[in-house]
Parts: sequence; structure tokens; C-alpha cells
Amino acid sequence: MSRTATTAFAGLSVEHASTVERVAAELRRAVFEGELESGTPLREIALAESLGVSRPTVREALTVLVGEGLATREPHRGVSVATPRADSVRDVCRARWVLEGAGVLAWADADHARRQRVHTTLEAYTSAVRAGTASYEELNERHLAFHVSLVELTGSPRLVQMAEALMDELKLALAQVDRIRRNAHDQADSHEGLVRLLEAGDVDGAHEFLRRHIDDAEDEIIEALELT
Amino acid sequence: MSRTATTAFAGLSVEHASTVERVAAELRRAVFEGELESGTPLREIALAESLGVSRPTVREALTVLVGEGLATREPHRGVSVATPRADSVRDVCRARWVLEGAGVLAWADADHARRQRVHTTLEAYTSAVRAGTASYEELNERHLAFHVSLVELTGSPRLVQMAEALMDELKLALAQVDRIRRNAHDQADSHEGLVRLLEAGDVDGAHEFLRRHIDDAEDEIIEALELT
DNA sequence: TGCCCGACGATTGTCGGACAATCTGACAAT
DNA sequence: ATTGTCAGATTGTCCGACAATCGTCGGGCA
Repeated sequence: MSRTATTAFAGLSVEHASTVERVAAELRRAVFEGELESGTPLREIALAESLGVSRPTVREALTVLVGEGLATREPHRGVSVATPRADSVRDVCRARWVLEGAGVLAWADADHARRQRVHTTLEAYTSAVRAGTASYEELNERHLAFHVSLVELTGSPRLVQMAEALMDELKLALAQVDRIRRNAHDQADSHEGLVRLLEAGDVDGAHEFLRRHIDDAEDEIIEALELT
Repeated sequence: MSRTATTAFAGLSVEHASTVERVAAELRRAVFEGELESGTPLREIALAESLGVSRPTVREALTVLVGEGLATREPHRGVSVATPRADSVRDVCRARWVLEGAGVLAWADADHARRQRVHTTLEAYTSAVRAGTASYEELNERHLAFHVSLVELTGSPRLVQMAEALMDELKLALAQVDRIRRNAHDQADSHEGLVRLLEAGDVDGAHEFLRRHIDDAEDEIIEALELT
């Protein structure tokens, strides 16, 4: 989600990410891929030695993670991987509905490029589902990218940024349950129905459709979370 | 907006704020009160000496400020006070409308305590306006607290947190223009009209009313910003 | 004279180490 | 069994240092 400060030029991406950002990216990857379980304490010294960087650098990276909601910091007790609770999933989904709903309602006024992007991200998702070769993290990534593209319809960078933060929290929750329940592909056609409603100009219908879609996703995640 | 980790007990608040948080609070205060102009570079060494703390502590505090959008960090060029542009004000107001609009639409389903809070914050604002003794920062604070209370109607902590971040950005912009144009009090009765519509059950009317209110505020801020 | 280029100072990015404050857990005492 | 105390571990904060990078200034060249 374009957090790294990389510069792309003729297909060659010059890695100009700072050390802090690289460490943060590595921690994110580990969290999303489930290498770090929920609640695992992130010791600064151990991480510094493990990653070959200094403790202050690790500290800054941890601060970034905490700011993103992927980890929590308690005074004098350190940082640990955030534990997604049912409450927070419910709240994330409520916030999602506000943001994505605003995007759907803005469909008519939206830029053509943004509407095209909704199609693009959906296609990237459904094709990956049909191919069946992508990892579960990859599928989650594309699935949530589609939902972000809905928020992009609003044309507001800040709302998009908020949506990305929410998606990161969801990815964290999904990383905890995905190895138990694998239910990524049964929603692919549901998204196509949403886009069809939009194309048909039935914005209110799409709005209501989205509400049910998010509610269903919320229930599934919470249900899967309960039996963890 | 309750960022400090203080514990209240029988009126006695135990100050358990970390040094970083204290420094960040001091910088926030300086920015909001206009002591630091927009674009002013925040040198780590100078701040460390001035505040009597070490450079790493200042660095962490600056990272917090950057995360809140009050300052911007450019690689190897340091942190400087963010310069509110017309674009960002427009974007903040668009995002505000989405968030506060969601709150207004949730009026009917909202908790009684939250509805009461809308009244409370409005009363705190209008009374301060009528008294005429509060500073402009104080008036802005109460004005924006009312708008946050609208978002609180959604009952979503995350949406409230987003709204607070947006308000901080607005406070920054207002700090740049307030000493030029002082137009805090002419909107007080407008808010009362909004609440009256809500009380009457005219949610859609209140929604539209809010849209115009935010649009007006946006125009005023941008207009004031242009002649800076 | 005007422009490009390299050296210089200033500032940040990162590092290593150090010490006090605080939390955790276990052990001893009542 | 509960409580008080102590040792270990970890974080919070500080200090000093060095390399990397940016902005600027002065010198060489067309």
C-alpha cells in the first residue's frame, strides 16, 4: 500500500527505503504471514540482534507499527502484536461501511479513471481466485485492495489512507484465522454483483448490497475468531 | 483530546506522561498557538537543548507529530511544521463531511448518552462564545469538539479517532489564519439550528444542513488561507 | 560575464553503550 | 495462604559518535 519510499523508474525500483522503514516492513510481513502470533511480545534487543540493526532503529520501527494499529505498546511492558478482538473487528467493519459506503455513493460523481480502477482491482482479485495459485495473503491483499478502490471513488486521499489503515487491521485479524478457516474464494462473485449494480446506476442498491456484504464478512471473521 | 496517559482519581490526576509525550504536547501547543509558523523547520538539536531533553527523545516526539499530520518529514531534510494548502483543507473537509454525516445519520440509533454529549459540547461552545472571554484557541477547541461529538454518534472509536486527527489538521490551518481573520463566533447559532433539526427528527435535513455548514467553513478557511 | 562543478558546513540517519525506572516472577516471612 | 522483598529482565531515556546526504558557496571554464 505504497508506504515504502521507493522510486520506480523503467521497471527498476531503486530501494531508497530507510532502515526504519525496512525493519517495519519486515515486521509487517512477519505479522501478516502469521509468523508472529497475536500477543507475541516484540523484544527490542532480540529484534535488533536478529535483524542486524540497532535498538533505536527497532524502537522507531515498533512505534510505526503501533501507530498503524498492528501492535500495542504498554508503558514499561513493551510492544506486542495486537490481538484482534471481536469488538475491534466490529468497529473496523462499521468504519469500513462508512468509508466504502461514501465511495459507493460517490460513484456517479467519480472520475472515470477511478471507476476503471474499481474494475481493475476486482479483475485482479477474481482472476487470482480463479487461477488458484496465489497464496492466501495474496488473495487477502487483492480482496482488500478492491475495497480500498471503492473508497478511492470519493477522491479523498485522507479517506483512502484511513481505509488502508483499517484494511491493515483486518489483514492482521485474517492472519490469525486464515490457517484455521480458509474462506477467501466464496465471496468473489459477490463483488461482481456489487459492481454490476453500480454500472446499472443503482447506487442505493449497491449501498445496501455493500452493507450486507460487510456485515457478512464481519460475522465470518468474528465467528472464526471465536474458536481461536 | 485525551492523548496523554494520565490517570484520574478523586480529582487528582497522576501525571504519568512519558517524556516523549510531554515534548510532543509542548510542540503541539506551540504549533496550535502559532508560535511556530507554517514551514518552520524543527531542528532536533535546537529543540533538544531548548526543551532540556535528548535528541532521540525529540526525534520520537517529532515522529509522533508527523504521524498526526501536524508536521512533515523529508528524508535528510528534517521535520518542519506542515503548511496547510487549499487542497488539504478541501480534502479534510470532504473527509469531515463523510464522518460527521455518518454521525448525523446515526442520530436515531444513537445512545442517549451520546446525544446528550452533542448538547453538552454545543453548550460549552456557545457559552464560551457568549462569554467572550475565551482565547481563540479555546474557541476553536470547543467548536471542533462539537463536531467530534457528532462523529461520536456513530459509536465507533476508530471513526472518532480519525475525526480527531482531521480536527488537529484544521486547528493547524486555523492557527495560521486566526490572527488575520477572527471569525469564530458567527457560526455559533448555525450549530444550534443543526441540533434543532436533529431533535425534530429531520435527519436528512440535518445531513444537508451539515453539508452546507462544512462547505461554508471550508470556503472561509481557504479564503483566509489564500491571503496569507 | 555567466554557468557548471567540487568542497565545505550543517543536519539528519544510524549506531553502540550506558544508567535509572519499572515490571515480572520467585522466594522468604508472617 | 497472603504479603513483603529481592533479583533479573526489559523498557525509557540519555550521551556521544560517525557516515550519509543536502544546501550553499566559491572556483574553474566556456
